[in-house]
Amino acid sequence: MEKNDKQHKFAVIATDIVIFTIKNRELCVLLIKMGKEPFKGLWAVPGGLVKSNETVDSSAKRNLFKIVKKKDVFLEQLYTFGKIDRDPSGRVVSVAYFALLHDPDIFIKASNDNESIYWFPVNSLPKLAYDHKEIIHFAVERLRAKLTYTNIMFSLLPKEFTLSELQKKYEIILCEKLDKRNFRKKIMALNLVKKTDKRTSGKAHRPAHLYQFAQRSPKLIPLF
Amino acid sequence: MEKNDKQHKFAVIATDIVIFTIKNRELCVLLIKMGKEPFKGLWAVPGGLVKSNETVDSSAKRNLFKIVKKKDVFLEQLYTFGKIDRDPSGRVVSVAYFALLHDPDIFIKASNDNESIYWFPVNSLPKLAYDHKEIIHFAVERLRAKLTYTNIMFSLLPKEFTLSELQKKYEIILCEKLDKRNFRKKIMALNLVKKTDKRTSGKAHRPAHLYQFAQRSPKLIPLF
DNA sequence: CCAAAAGTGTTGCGGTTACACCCATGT
DNA sequence: ACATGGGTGTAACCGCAACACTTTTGG
Repeated sequence: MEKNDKQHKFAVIATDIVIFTIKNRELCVLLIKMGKEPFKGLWAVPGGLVKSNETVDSSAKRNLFKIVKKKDVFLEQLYTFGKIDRDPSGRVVSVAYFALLHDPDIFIKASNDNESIYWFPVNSLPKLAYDHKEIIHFAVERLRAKLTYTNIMFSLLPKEFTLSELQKKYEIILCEKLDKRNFRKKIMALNLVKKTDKRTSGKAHRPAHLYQFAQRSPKLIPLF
Repeated sequence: MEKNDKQHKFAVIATDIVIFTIKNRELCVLLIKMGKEPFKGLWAVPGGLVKSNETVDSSAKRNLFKIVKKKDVFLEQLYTFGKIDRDPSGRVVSVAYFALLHDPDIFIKASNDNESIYWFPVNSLPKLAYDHKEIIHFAVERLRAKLTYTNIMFSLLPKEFTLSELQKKYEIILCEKLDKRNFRKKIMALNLVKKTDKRTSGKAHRPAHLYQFAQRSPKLIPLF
C-alpha cells in the first residue's frame, strides 16, 4: 500500500443512507431538503462524513439514528460511489447503505425550519442533490433482488400482520401481482411465519388471522 | 451533509484488489509479500490509496494494472471495509474489488527483490496483512454466488475451451461435482456458447470440440 | 488392445402454476 | 341482503436430477 504522503491529496469518506418504507401502497424513501448551497432546495438522503474515531458501519448507524430514533433497524451496506465530482464541495466518496422501516411515522421532524423531511414514492422523486438519484435506484434494485432470496421483508412489517398485508407488500415492491393461494402455500411451506390466535376486526369483511415471524434474523431463502 | 471541519479528522480511502485465477485445479488469489513494517513478511492483496484526481473505480483499475498489464480484465466492486484499526498506520477505509484472470501467467513479476508476488490457493493462504483474510473470504463467497446467477465464468476461461474444461472450473469453485450430461444440456440450452470447428489433439483419448462464448458481456442468467 | 476422456437420451419426481368458490363480518 | 376481503385444494405442466454406455484417439 502506498505511503500517505499528503493528507489533502486523498479523498475523504461519507455515508449516505437510503431509508425505505411502504406508505400508502407505495415504496417510499426518506429525503431531506437541503438548506444550503450549492444544492439549496434540492433533496438528499441522510448522511454525513465518517469520523476518524468511528467505523464506516458506525457512521452509517449514527447518521440513521439522527433521523430515526429507534434501535433494531435493518441496515446494510449497499455500494460505494466514488466519482470525482459527485460532491462539488470537495473530494468525497460515499459509502451508501440502505435501511428498512416498517413504520413510516417514526422518523424525526426537522427542528430547523430551513430543513424539511418527507417520504417520497420512489416513482415520483423530486430533484435530487449529489448523485443521490443513482444511489436510490441502485438501492431499489438491491431491495428487489434481496426480497426474492432472503427474508428481509420481515423488516418492512410490524410484529403482527395478516398474510394479505404480507402479500401486498411483496406485490408493491416487486411490481407484480401474485396468486393468493400459491403465495400462502409457499410462505407456509417455508415455516417463516406462525399463526397467532388473534384476528383483525372492525372491517366490513371476514376477520383475518394475524401472524408473526418465526425468526427475525436475516436468512437466505429463495422465495420467488 | 456535515462540514469538513478539519481534513485530518476524517478517514481516507484505499482500494484493494482480490485477483482470482484457476491454477493447478485450484482457485487462487494473487498476493504480494510486504517488504516494510508493520507487516513485513506477511502477504497482502494489491492496492493503494485513492487519489483526489481519480474515481474509486479508476483507482482500482490503476492498482490492478500495476500488476496485470492487460486490458479487458473483469473487475467489480466487492464491499467497503471500514474498521478503525484495520490499518495501523492511519485511518484508512478500503473499497475492495475482485478481478478474474483466465491466464495465471500474465501478472508482472516484482522488480524489487524485497517484494515477491505469487498465486496462493484460497484453501492454503499464508499469514495475511491488514484485514485481507476477511476481504478474501468475502470475495470467494461473492464469486461463488455470482457464478450461479451470472455468466462471469467467462472471465476465467480463454477464448476457446472444451465443455469439460468449463465444467471442471465450475466444479473447482463451487466445490461440488456436476453431472456431465445435465451440465451440457443446461449450458447449451442457454445459448451461452457456440461450437467452433476446431478440436483438441495430442491427448490419448477422443478429441474434444472447442467452444467460444456467444456473448462476452456480463449477463444475469440463473445457471444452477 | 488398452487407457482415458468425449459425447449422448430417457425416465421419474417434485415443485410451480393456473384456476373458482364459499366464509365471516360490518353496514 | 349485500359488499368486501379472507380463506381453501387439485390437476396439468415443466424443469431438474439420476443414470450407463459407445466413441475416438494416443500409446
